[in-house]
Amino acid sequence: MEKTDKDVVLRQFPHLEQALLDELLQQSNLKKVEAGDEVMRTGQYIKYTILLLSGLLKVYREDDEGNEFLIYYLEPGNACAMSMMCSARNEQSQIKAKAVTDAEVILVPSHLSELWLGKYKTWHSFVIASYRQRFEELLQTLDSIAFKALDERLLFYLRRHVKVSGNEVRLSHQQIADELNSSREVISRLLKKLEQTGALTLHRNYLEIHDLEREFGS
Amino acid sequence: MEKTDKDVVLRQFPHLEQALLDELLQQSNLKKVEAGDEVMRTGQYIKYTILLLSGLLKVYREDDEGNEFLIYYLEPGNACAMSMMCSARNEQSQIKAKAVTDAEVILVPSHLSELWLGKYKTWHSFVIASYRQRFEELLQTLDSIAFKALDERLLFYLRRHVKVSGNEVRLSHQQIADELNSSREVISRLLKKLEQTGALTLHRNYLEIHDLEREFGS
DNA sequence: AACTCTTTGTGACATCAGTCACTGAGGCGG
DNA sequence: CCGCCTCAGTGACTGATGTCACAAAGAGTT
Repeated sequence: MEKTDKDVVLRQFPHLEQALLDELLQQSNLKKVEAGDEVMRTGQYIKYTILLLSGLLKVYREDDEGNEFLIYYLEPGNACAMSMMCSARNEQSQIKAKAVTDAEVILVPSHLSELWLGKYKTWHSFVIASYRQRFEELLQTLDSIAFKALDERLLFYLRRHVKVSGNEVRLSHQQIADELNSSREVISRLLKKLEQTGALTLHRNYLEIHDLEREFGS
Repeated sequence: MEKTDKDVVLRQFPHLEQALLDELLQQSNLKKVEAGDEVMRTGQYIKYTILLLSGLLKVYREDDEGNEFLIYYLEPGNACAMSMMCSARNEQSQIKAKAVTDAEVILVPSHLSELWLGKYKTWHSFVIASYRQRFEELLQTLDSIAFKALDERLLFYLRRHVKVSGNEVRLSHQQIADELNSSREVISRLLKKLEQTGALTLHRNYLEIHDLEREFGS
């Protein structure tokens, strides 16, 4: 890696100890990906742990028929817990990660990641913390699917999207439908309802979010 | 703990190093619970990591209205990943664990569990492995809810149940419905359909499973 | 302007799942 | 045997969601 990248790494992962950062900089690959690129594909063998330096990634689950839905977002400073787990077991990825914006990732070869668990206390804490955080998000996602009707799931989805990318939601209805594993028409209707309550304004190719926190009565 | 318990512990957790087992035996509580007891309640503050010595536990997610559904089973030798995570952050439990059969658990106080992560390599590996395993099961559960209709979810549920407790599924339709967050009538109808295909036989208060692996065409 | 592509809106309809109301079957205690 | 309880079966209905068909609107291209 080059010198300028070094600063970026240091800024995003301040909790990692110096010796580890040095090794990270020497032994790992920095990779730039463009918006829309797939960082990880379903069925691929994962040989790296993925650390996100900049940009935004979406992590999906995908089934046999190509249906998908969003599990969570990864922001800079996050590690992809799934890649850690798959790479550790040398297993096929059961998920898919896609760059929402242009992004930079660090690919840490699995054997190093495993080695570091014993070698660097801060790495090991980081891995545990990542697992915990992702576990919780996964549980929340599970909740929303298991207990909530589609209208609430849509709210949950939009809130999460707003949290990572602001009040302009630059998605078509079709994209939203895909990520909720629903259909466009249904999403269109629900969005229209939300517009009527004043929660957002519909535009072509994007939504303008005003307020998603209110309770939207029947 | 007493001497006889010691053997049980050693047998269930052969991967843990001796020094750790010694400390485990000295500092932790062995607790016996009866079938039906709640080992962990939603909203409770978790101060222990739970290790299962014998018996079978069910781990549920529960929402505000008391709806619940099954996330996974814990078998002897397993740790409850949720309890690890909650106790680590001193957070309220977002889940519920119930004993299916009489069971014995070891309660490891959180501060010890955290301490051991640094102190014992085998503990730390064990914790990581537990997270990974649970993560995968959680993903499978998520899949079944997100992509599958109720009939397939029922199959998924029954298969899992058979795996941990054999071909006699001693559950009422109501109980199954609860764990799938559905309703009794619907489950009854689906079970009847499965009976007609020869997959199982219905009895009062239990099901006799013959073969759940076939594809059951429309 | 005419064309074309994508996105969004909308009504009609089908299906799955949940709910309600009721029946009947099995088991248990008096 | 009778009453009572839980569990299971069933038909009718409802509502949410998905599907189909088609219309309309926006935006870029020629």
